[in-house]
Amino acid sequence: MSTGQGQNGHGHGADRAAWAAHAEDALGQAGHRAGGARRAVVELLAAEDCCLTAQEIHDRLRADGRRAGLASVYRALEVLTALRLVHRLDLGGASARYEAADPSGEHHHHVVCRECGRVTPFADDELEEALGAVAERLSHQVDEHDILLRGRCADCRE
Amino acid sequence: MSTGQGQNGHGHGADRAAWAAHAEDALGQAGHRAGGARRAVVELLAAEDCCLTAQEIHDRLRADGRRAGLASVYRALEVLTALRLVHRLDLGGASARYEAADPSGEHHHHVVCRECGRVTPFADDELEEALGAVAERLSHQVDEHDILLRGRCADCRE
DNA sequence: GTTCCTGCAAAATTTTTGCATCAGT
DNA sequence: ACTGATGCAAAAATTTTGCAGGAAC
Repeated sequence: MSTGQGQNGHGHGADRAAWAAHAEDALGQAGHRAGGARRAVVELLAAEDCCLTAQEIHDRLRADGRRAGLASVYRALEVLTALRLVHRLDLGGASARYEAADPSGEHHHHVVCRECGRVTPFADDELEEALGAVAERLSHQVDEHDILLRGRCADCRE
Repeated sequence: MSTGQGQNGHGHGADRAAWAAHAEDALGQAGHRAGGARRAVVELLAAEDCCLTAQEIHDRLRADGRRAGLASVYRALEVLTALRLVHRLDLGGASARYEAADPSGEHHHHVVCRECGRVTPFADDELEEALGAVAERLSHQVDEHDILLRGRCADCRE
């Protein structure tokens, strides 16, 4: 088959723990201090399979007992995104979504159900190849891409 | 070559005029009346090559002497998007962008310069093929897709 | 001890909605 | 005439910023 992750975007637990460590490390290298709110965001994103909104992150942290101000969540995401440790996506909803960005470059894309709004990750090597070829022929120095598919999911099609 | 539109997304003038007529028609069929603001939005989008924000549409209409309230622009875009006459995209900026959607399904995608923010359209048939293949193997009934590339444009790379 | 981080509240933006009025059919 | 479309202003929702206090180094 053509994908390294199958149809869902689950990373192995080990990868995610590694990502968290890598992120903490990169933050340190970039001259940032280790505060509680940012660490909480990193740990939450490490534990999460797919993208979350800032509000969702905030809510889950509260639910987990760690509380972090929503502004701090936004600030943490801003720094993490700038360092390319986190990927920010706009799936057309009201809020932006964020997910851990694997330093190896391995990544997935998303299908959004037009009816229920559910977001499902997928990966496909041939698609990546085609994207690479396109990037070649453009005059831009392309270093990132987002693919977003829309349609009705199996459940909503019944 | 692999694209029907080359590297830029210019439609021929005739296509665009046809789109405007088609849109007016579809609006009528959907039971909408022909008001001034909505017609102005349709005509502006028909004349435009690539995506615009609601605010940009509003500003250009003012500049052209046709004035339409910003709320009416949003409402027009909402209706047009629901009828699939206009495509709404989130390129990561603060505002959503809108562009005419060709009923033939012919469409283009976008590269955004990380530095200057300029949006450039492109099209690629092999990419479309790969996307079609992905859509096949997913359990979703995919009916739309957006591709967004990011990187530095030739000008910003100098 | 200095400087960054955090949280709260206020502000800035973008988009939506209420309502009175105008225009299209 | 009836009903949808429009414009303005107000509201809602999301994200950013100012500032005082606390934490990290």
